Amino acid sequence: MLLFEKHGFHGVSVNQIIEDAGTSKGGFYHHFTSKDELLFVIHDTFITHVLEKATAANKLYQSPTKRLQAIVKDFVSVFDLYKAHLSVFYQESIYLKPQHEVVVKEKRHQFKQIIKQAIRDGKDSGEFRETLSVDITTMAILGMVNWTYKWYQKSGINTIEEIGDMFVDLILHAVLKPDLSFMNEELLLK
Amino acid sequence: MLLFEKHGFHGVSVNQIIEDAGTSKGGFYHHFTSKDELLFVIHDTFITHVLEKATAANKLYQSPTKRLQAIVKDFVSVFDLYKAHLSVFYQESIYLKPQHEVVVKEKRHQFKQIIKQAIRDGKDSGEFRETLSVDITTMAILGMVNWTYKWYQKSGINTIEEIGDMFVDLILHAVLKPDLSFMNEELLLK
DNA sequence: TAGTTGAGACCGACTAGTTGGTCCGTCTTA
DNA sequence: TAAGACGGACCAACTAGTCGGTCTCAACTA
Repeated sequence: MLLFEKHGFHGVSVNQIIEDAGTSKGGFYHHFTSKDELLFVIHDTFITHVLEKATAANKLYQSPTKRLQAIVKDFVSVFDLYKAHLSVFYQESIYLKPQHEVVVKEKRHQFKQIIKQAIRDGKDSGEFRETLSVDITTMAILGMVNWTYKWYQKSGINTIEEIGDMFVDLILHAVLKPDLSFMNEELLLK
Repeated sequence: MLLFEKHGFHGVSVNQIIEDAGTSKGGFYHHFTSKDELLFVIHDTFITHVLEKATAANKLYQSPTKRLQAIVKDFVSVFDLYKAHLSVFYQESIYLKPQHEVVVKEKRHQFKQIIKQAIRDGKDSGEFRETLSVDITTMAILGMVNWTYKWYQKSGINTIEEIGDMFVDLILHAVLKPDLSFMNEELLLK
């Protein structure tokens, strides 16, 4: 699993996988029908977990601001648990077989929709600025958060919790109406 | 070149490359010592171009706000020209050979420093909020902008120019002191 | 001007090595 | 005792890379 993070899915052969896992060719192909299926399993366990978290956060809060904050913080928290899955998820998804791809794509789409809806609701309720494009803002937030997998290290200066708080601070400053930000002071930094 | 974007560097064999390029094995290996060198060339032409643009923008503007705006807009503009390079650059850099990796890493580092410096200067000059972490803010901006390669399509609703403007709008709202944003109205949306 | 030459551009059959995947046998456990 | 978990020798397919050869064309001669 750690091998994938370092060398990528294509950089690790099935022989290396079984050696690292202390099993055999037969054992591997007893559990997976192909290497591609392993790729899918990695994708699916990750996105399923993320989607569940986001759905829960989505139901818990009414306010779009708090919802957005909770979604981002929940998502960022998976970086500690699923570091290796993340690399695979973002780098190797082009190698998914079509039948697997549709499943992953659908769940990924749902996750995106949850964020989109939060932005849309925020605009409708008057909390967020009206000039925001729902689509671009969503992708900007996703990008900012997703990209973390490229540089985040558990042993780094900031904990993932701190990073999450700073992200929320940046995002809320970017989307909230300036004159309304005092209402959400507890979500902003300092 | 378009093949890489769709199938990834490992998903395209040398045979496919030469077929697509209308050349031969001999021809290919006359120009490149290995497939790895091609990978490096793609990386290098891209990052060199980006770095030059950023360095130019950096020198042109004194104000950190305008500098940041120019760097982001310049960077985003390469998405139209270097779409395929981008996918390779972000997805396949783990497969670079060590001697190539150091070269790319160094240039990438320089680019990051330029953004970092702009954030730092912005804080020092009092234009940007003091609670900002220079490192995290830099990575947040980079992430937001870099991620664009995953979803941007030339045929999409928004042009890359429009997307760049929205990014700048989001970023400036996120980093500028709220009471000072009226000074940069021409850089914000609407 | 016509002929010669030679260096670099390019070709493609070939190879050695590696890959994902198979298949039959054995071991474990209920 | 039998069904599923696992082992590992084996294989066909494909991979990046090689190498002796041909082609092209500019520079040089006579």
